[in-house]
Amino acid sequence: MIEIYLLEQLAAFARYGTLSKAAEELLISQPALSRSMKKIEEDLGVKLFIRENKKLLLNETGKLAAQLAQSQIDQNKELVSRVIAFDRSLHSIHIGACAPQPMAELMPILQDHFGDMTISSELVYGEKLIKGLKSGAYHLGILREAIDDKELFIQRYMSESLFICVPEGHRLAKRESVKFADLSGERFLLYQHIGFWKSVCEDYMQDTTFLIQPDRDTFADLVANTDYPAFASDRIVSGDYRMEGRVLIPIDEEKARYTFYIACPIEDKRKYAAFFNSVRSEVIGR
Amino acid sequence: MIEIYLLEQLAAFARYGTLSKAAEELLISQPALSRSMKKIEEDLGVKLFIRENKKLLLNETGKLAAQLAQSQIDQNKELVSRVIAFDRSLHSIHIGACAPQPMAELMPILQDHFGDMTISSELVYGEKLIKGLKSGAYHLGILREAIDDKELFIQRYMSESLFICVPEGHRLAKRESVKFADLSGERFLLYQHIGFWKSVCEDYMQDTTFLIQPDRDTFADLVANTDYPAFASDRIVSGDYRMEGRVLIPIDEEKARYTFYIACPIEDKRKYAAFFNSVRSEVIGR
DNA sequence: TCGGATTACGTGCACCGTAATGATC
DNA sequence: GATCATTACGGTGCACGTAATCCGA
Repeated sequence: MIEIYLLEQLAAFARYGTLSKAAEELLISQPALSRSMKKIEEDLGVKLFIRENKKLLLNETGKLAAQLAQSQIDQNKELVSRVIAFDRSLHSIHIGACAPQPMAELMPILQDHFGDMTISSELVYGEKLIKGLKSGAYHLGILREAIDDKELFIQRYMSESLFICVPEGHRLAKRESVKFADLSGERFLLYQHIGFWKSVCEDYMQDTTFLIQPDRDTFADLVANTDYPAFASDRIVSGDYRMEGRVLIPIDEEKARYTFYIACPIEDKRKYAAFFNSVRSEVIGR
Repeated sequence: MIEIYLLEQLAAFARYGTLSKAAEELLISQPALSRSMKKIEEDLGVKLFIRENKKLLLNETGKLAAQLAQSQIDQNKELVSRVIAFDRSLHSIHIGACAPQPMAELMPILQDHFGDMTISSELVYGEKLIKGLKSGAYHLGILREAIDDKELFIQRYMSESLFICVPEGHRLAKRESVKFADLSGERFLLYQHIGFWKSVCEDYMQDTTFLIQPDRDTFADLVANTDYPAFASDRIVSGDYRMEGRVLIPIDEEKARYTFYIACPIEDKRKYAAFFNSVRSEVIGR
């Protein structure tokens, strides 16, 4: 058995060609490296170098050894990263959410239940979310429909309705409610990371132009300082949300209101039972 | 990077289940192993064990780590053996010979030329020998025919003729020479390791029974102490070979005389040039 | 009381760095 | 003189063993 540090030194010598250069890269002294190379030969019981004219060169066996050493080093590094990744996976919950708002509201409950774990989320919807839940890519999911699937446990969570948010002087500002068709020809500010709502916009408001903003701050700035209309939701409005100089108008469309469901692989149902119960009571309690 | 000795200790603990047992197997003390396990956790920055009731158990991450450790150990061992095997291959000449006698006579010349190398030989003939020469399985070959092959360099070497060796009282003892047919019905002692000669016996003396001897000493003993006929060759007879109470009679058949050739892959021709020249002059010199 | 894990403590060796030497360009 | 490998020598960190302690069956 040859220790890794020796293999690393051999591989470094093979890469850099001279002891001096390799020693410098390895942050050890030249004599130390010289001795290590002797030790490897000793340990293997095989000549690895051609020593001539005070030059040190790898012979054919040495080249093979250096190559195998490098692959051993790579595998050692992979061992470390795999173990760490596995450990992390045991201490994290990754959630696939179809929209940001229900995810944001779930966060405090998750932290209550899994305070010692890392909670991360990803905006994803449709088939990719379902597959990810089944494959384990997501531990939990926030769906926008109660699909019937034997592999998944699903529970009703909350609803969200879409509003428009227009300046007081806007042509629609006095309306009680609007339809998608009313927005034709308008130019709407749209924050990019809104999950499936983006597809709703694209599918049902094809005659509306969207000014897509990838940056959250820029988006907020534009809403505050321009007259472009934008969207909002009842989950934000219902709080103490207020916006100077703008009015909120509900969208009267079936596709502007969604009920969300939380889901997990059926085999994890027990593991998350307490959490699911908390969600039920908290949401009912509103 | 985790040193191999730590991985080995982890794998041993995983195998034996307790520190005490594993330490005993590893020939180190229990406290040393205890510390090493702590160090691995420290180095990886990850919990690998469940410590409860003074028992030490691997957790899921630990089981993964131990498994990966074992595979790393296996690969380290393979590295060592591959390097050693490669080195040996550089310092050895392996010869595929179709018969033992020409091989034996080649040995002194080989040792003259390649004194620092390990010379080994294997009895093999026909297609397997040709393929082995081309694939590098044999560095040199002793063939019984001068095949025409662009990949091989071939040079005439020596000839050998088959004799029978019968007791003075044998029915054939007074003959000048014999034919294969004369041996019909006889029971011949036959040493097993005679290369292609075995196939000659089987192909051209189908009515002769062969008492095949896998052991050299037993064979010699039987020749010396029984009246069974056996074979001999002019290469042995020509020396000061004598056998009490037996006579040697040449076999007058085309298939009882072969000319041997030595061969190597064409790309090695230069490497063995001096040796090939020695063979030519020595054999001519006889 | 025994078997097994951990803690405490002292030790030796293996690896290291500095310095000097040898050797080639 | 510059560069590079090796040898010599002295230091030190680290993994080890012994001994003691703790804990549960």
